[in-house]
Amino acid sequence: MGKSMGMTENNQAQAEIQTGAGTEGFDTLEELFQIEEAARRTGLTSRTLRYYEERGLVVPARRGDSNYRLYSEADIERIERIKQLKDLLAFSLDEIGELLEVEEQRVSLKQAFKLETDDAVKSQQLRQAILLNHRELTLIDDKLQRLEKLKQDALARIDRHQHRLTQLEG
Amino acid sequence: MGKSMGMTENNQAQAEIQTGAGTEGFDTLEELFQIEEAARRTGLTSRTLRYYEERGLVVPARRGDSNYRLYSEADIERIERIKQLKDLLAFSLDEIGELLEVEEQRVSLKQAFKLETDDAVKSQQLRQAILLNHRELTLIDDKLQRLEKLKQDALARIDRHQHRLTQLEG
DNA sequence: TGTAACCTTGACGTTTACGTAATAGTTAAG
DNA sequence: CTTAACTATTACGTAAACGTCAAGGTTACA
Repeated sequence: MGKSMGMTENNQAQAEIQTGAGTEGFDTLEELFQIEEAARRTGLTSRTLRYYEERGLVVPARRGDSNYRLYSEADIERIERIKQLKDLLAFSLDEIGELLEVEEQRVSLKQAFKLETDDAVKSQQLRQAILLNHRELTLIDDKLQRLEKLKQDALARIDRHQHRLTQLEG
Repeated sequence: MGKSMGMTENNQAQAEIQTGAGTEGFDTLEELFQIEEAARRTGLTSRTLRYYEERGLVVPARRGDSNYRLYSEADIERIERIKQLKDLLAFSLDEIGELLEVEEQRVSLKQAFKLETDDAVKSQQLRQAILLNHRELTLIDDKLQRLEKLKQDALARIDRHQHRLTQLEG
């Protein structure tokens, strides 16, 4: 039946070696996944992934020689993030795009941070990153509070009924 | 300019007198609102309200002699509930319909409860109502927990940055 | 070498949740 | 009685978020 499962063949995966690798070894030789595999891992469909790319939400790390889309682990994580934000926060893809843009800024900030030597600049970058995170947090917190109120309402109703019940049964 | 504001004219509002009124007077002579007024009160559009009726989500209390839709306070509350569930929980109108159906059951249970004289039956009804509320609560709680996790993630990131910042600045 | 199972880019279809007329009846005010 | 401002139903339009072919290239395996 054609290609066997778990095959990560033509992914020679020589991701451009990042100048200045992390502490735990080289981050080269990253695993890459074709679209169906990426879809499987995220619980979405390939169509959806192509649509997200079309919308500019998730552009796969690179294309193979055959022009196949190749998604990195980071891409997968990003897709899962989109799912979360969509399911949990009732955001439109546009809104999610804005939020992810914020995260993207955070990531590039992180990169710039590594290369930066001037402590004053580094501090400023960190401050910026913290600001972005706070903005995200505010959005989440807002939803949380309103949800909490809904919960309290439901709890109150349960309490009232429970009370009547004990009155009835003694 | 035609009709002046605040007019609640042709609403003779003789709501079918409920056999067995509440404790604080007659609940007859309920206020009723035309569609634009209902829309204004809920922050939606008349089109949306008609659409909700079409979907079977909110059927106005009754129609006037002119066939105008007349919404009751209860209708307004229901509409606001729909808004909440839609905005906060990212539910589709279908899902909201199910949830509201649950609430409806609760309400009719409440009615039946008033008319019921057999204590055993009343107890059973209360138990049923509590069950319904719990089901609703579970849905909300589920969302809450996932949202909490999102929040913790954001908080963790902030902490990490904050830590680096203090390290840098001493 | 064939064929199954992937992948590509269109492109049209569909559902949801309304917006936006068009046409016509109703009501309050002057 | 006219007119302005509501209302009704019907119906076509739309943006978002995909589903679903169609026509063709690619890859792994027998």
